[in-house]
Amino acid sequence: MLSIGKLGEAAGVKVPTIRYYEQIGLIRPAGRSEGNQRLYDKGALIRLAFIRHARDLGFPLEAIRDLLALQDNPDQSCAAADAIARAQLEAVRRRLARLEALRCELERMVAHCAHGSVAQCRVIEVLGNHDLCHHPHDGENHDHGT
Amino acid sequence: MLSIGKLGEAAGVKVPTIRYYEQIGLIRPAGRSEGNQRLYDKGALIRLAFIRHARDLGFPLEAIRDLLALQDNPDQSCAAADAIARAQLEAVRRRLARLEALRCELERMVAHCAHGSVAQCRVIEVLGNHDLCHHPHDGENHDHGT
DNA sequence: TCTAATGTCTCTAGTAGCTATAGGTTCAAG
DNA sequence: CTTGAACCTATAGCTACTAGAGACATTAGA
Repeated sequence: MLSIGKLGEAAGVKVPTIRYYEQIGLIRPAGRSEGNQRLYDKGALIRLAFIRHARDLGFPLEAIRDLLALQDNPDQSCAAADAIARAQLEAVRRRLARLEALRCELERMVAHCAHGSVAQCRVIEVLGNHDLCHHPHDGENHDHGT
Repeated sequence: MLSIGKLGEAAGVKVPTIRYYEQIGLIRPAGRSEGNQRLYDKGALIRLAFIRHARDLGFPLEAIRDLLALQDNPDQSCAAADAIARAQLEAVRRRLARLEALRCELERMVAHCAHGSVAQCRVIEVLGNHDLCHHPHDGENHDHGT
């Protein structure tokens, strides 16, 4: 049995984060000590490592919740898990495309800076005048999250 | 003079967002109507478009606040604006590198899915066992924001 | 001119995914 | 037995908005 601190260390997750995951129903301790402290078993460690890895890959917690539910009854088809992973892949691809455009725009902006006064600053100028952009970086499709 | 709705339409920013920007001190209406409704002038439109464009490029609001302050007194050197843009470019590059790694990993994961039962699911398996990853996708350096 | 629809006002609370703080309790080492 | 670290609960904060309630203002049409 592991204390929450040991569990966190083993899985690479901070203690308050584990308590947060418990609050939103992703993990539960196997039990409590006499003094009311959480105790975890090996299963909890595996589960937490799973969550951690999925988070590292950018899956939102809601998707992870679904993946954990799938993992809990392994006889189903894995089509659902596949769909979740594909959706995540698509989200990552969209974000990549967008960031790529941003990188180009920022590079142009920085490259053209003549290091004079703000009045002639290319950075300020480009920000103030969208027409100076080569790439569209639409403005819709704001992406959030990892 | 523009109402908040017209301003938002012109700049491509939603009305509650404009009020939010006012709340955090990024823009102020030129005045109010008799009935206490916000009225904006052309300067506000330019300023809001500037904010909008910078947001599209992923600048955090704090950075935008600094850029606006620079814009407000144009005789200074533009070194500060340059530094802000460079920092943003660096942040974008870091996020790109990370997302690139995630994309690889997700693609491998999805490609190897044999569409059987959850018990044999590659997606679930990889998520549960970090050692199956080729790329490190470290786990530190979580990126947030656009 | 009246009315109905739309726009705007303020205020509060909610979103994701944690992180931080306060004030108290329990555990493990020496 | 004492000290210090780890733990407990509960609450508030972070970014950048978004959504809702309930009331007031404005505007277009009849």
